[in-house]
Amino acid sequence: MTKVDFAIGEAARQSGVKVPTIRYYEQIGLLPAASRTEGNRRLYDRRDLDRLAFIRHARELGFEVEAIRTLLTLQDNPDQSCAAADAIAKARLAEVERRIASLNALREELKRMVKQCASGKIGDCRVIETLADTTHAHGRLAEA
Amino acid sequence: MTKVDFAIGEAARQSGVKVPTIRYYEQIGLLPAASRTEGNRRLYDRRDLDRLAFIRHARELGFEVEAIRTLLTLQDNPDQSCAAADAIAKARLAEVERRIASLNALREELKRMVKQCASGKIGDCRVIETLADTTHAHGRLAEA
DNA sequence: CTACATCCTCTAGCGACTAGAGGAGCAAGA
DNA sequence: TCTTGCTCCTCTAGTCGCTAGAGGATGTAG
Repeated sequence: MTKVDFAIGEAARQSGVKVPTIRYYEQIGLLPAASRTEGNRRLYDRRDLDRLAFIRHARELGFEVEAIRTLLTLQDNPDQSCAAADAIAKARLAEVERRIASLNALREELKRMVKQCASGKIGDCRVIETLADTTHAHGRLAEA
Repeated sequence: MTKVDFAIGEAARQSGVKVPTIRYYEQIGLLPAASRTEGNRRLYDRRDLDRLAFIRHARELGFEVEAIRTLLTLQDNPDQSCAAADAIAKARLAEVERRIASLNALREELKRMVKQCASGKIGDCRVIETLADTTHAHGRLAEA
């Protein structure tokens, strides 16, 4: 086996994860501590790149770091049941669907606001009026 | 005019904004510094409650604090054009629509993952495999 | 007078990074 | 060999919008 190693910058380029983020992942134990050169620079091999790609993809799908930590542990133990992985993915799916529903409601209200704005004076502005409208139930805050 | 004042706890109950959050809003200048009793307790009147409700509603719609600061300034100057308010609302709408599109894509991928999972061993798990799949372009990370 | 609720200020923590300071290592050209 | 300029190192602090907790003052009901 030819052991091919990369510097952190090259690993970042290949994986699409930024250099400081890679160091951060090492710090929080998502990535094993990289081996080092004599000059104290981190070295990465293909397995590390695979792991980074895994993490990046999972982050893109919105999995939290703790969920990814579990998924990585599962990946490292291929003989276990994948029920746990399935549960994590299902929970994430449910979360995404809740977010979509919530954002669709926001979208409708924003559309109404914007549509009714006559772009005149603030005093008559529907955007401001809608926000000032106190006839709203106390709901939960929408993230992002 | 009977000037009716509330303690912070009552203001929180009426506005649906938590006590520490009200203090936080004062600290960052979103709310004017409340008047105080002799015993140094904050006092709120109806105008403050209106302002709090405005902020809460705007936060529910996902406006950032800086945007709300601008919207509040606009509200305080009813003679200005509401073009700025309109622009802020439109930007937020566009953002929400981008998020929805992005979440819909995530939803599809998660659904595929979950559907293909045979709930057997990790070694054959589609969830893990999908995440490990390196044939992905480098896209942007999805928040939340 | 004694509980107890509510209030005060201040500091630190959350998640997942990101930015910047201040310095060391390293490869290539003059 | 020297120097330029890039990459790398560690460490600390900042981002956003709160939230939690410590430690103490004030207010109110029985």
